[in-house]
Amino acid sequence: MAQIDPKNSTVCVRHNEPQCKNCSKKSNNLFSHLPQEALKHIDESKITKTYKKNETLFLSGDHPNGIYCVSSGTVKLETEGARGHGHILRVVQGGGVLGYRSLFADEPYQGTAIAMEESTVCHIPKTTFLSLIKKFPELALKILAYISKELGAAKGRMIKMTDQSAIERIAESILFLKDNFEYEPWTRKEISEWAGTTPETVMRTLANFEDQGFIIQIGRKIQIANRKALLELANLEH
Amino acid sequence: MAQIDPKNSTVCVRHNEPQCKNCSKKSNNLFSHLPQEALKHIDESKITKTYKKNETLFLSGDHPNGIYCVSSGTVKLETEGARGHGHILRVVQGGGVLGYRSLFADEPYQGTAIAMEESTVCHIPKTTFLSLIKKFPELALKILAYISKELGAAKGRMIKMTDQSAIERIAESILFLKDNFEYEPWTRKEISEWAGTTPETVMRTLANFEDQGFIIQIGRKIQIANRKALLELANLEH
DNA sequence: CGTGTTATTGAAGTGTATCAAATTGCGTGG
DNA sequence: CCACGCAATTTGATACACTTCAATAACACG
Repeated sequence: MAQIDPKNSTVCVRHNEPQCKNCSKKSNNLFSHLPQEALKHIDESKITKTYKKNETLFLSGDHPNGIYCVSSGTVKLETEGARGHGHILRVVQGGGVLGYRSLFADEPYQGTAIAMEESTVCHIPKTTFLSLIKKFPELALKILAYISKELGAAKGRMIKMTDQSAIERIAESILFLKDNFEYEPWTRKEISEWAGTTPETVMRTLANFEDQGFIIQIGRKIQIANRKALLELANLEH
Repeated sequence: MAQIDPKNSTVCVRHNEPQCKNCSKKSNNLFSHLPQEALKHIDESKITKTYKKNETLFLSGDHPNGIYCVSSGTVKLETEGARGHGHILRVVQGGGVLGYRSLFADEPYQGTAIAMEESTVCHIPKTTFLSLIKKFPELALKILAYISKELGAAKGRMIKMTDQSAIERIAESILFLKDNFEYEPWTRKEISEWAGTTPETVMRTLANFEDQGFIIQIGRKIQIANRKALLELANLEH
């Protein structure tokens, strides 16, 4: 049953492809309250692919024709600012969705989606997704809640980008990234792209944190040693 | 017929209060494709108030129990960063809605809504609004499009806050504010709160723009004299 | 095993915030 | 309608946090 398309560098659907009912059990999944028949409907129309590390799901500027649902692995959504600085907008793991904002806004993708590790991702066609929303108003409300929370977070981040110092943003970033993606080996560059600063500043700040006993660096790994101090820094402090 | 409630500094409902069918004709209004009966349903359950200049509709931290729809006037949504710096998150005029994000996310308001001039605003109860969404899936999709565009704009602004210089953000800000709210007498402070900088930097930058012939300042008013130059600055430039 | 990316350290420059003080202008109340 | 008071504007001086550029070292990946 497994088909390999040599022109496309992705591994195609296998006979044991992920089923929506499994993803729907994951916490905070959009589809968790849909009836079985609806999940089966998605199963039938979706396309599942496994992406290798650093492979892209879609590019900034592409036009959406469906949404992506991450079954396993980790996918980051990143974009490039005017001066060539990268920015990580979101990081999505199992059960999370991707690409819905552009779909609803009817705009091209704002960022490029890249698998940070081998990841299996389902693509649900636009027509299937929209008809589900029309059929199940609770789904619409759930998506609205999902997007609304993300909008709140985006506005909060925006304010922090101007109000907080680089040190504060870095403190908050390593806490956030460690808390939500514990086993992800974040590079200094990626931390800077999340915190909105440069790798050099991250470097020096981390060294500074280590001197103060806030963290322990083992090679490239970071261990939180004094969460309270970092939290204080992140929330405010001179 | 006009009633004044001395305890509440707002002018209360008049017999000629605004009707939804009028607002629905305004461009980009959320309710523009709803049937007449639905609009009448909103008319019956909404509460209309006229706010004086600088009066607040709701405070940051308040809990939403409906959405606000601006009938006339201008309302700004602002918030205060950790270090006391104000930020203007949105500006809403006739036909626009306010407070829906917090409602859907089930979170307290993220900002304080303030009338920038005498403004008439309708408040639609949560129950009415949610039942409408469940009844009219197209409304849900329209709101999704609305929020999605706002989310895109918020992310874009976030990136610009870190990537662009203060000069570039100010150039972009005065273009945006002039284009969208031509007759609003923006103060230097408000411009700084939109651009994410300080009033002093706005001052000096505007003086600089005037020296270069990009704008003309007449008292506190700003006239765009060289749109192209400002656009170039805003989009990129060293 | 090589090659390109990431990490690391150093030095230098500067864009902006910050603080202070004077002036103007607007809104409010008398 | 005028006068008052407070907020916004304006200008100057200062400081420093951060970016930028550069060059080497260490690592990861094919």
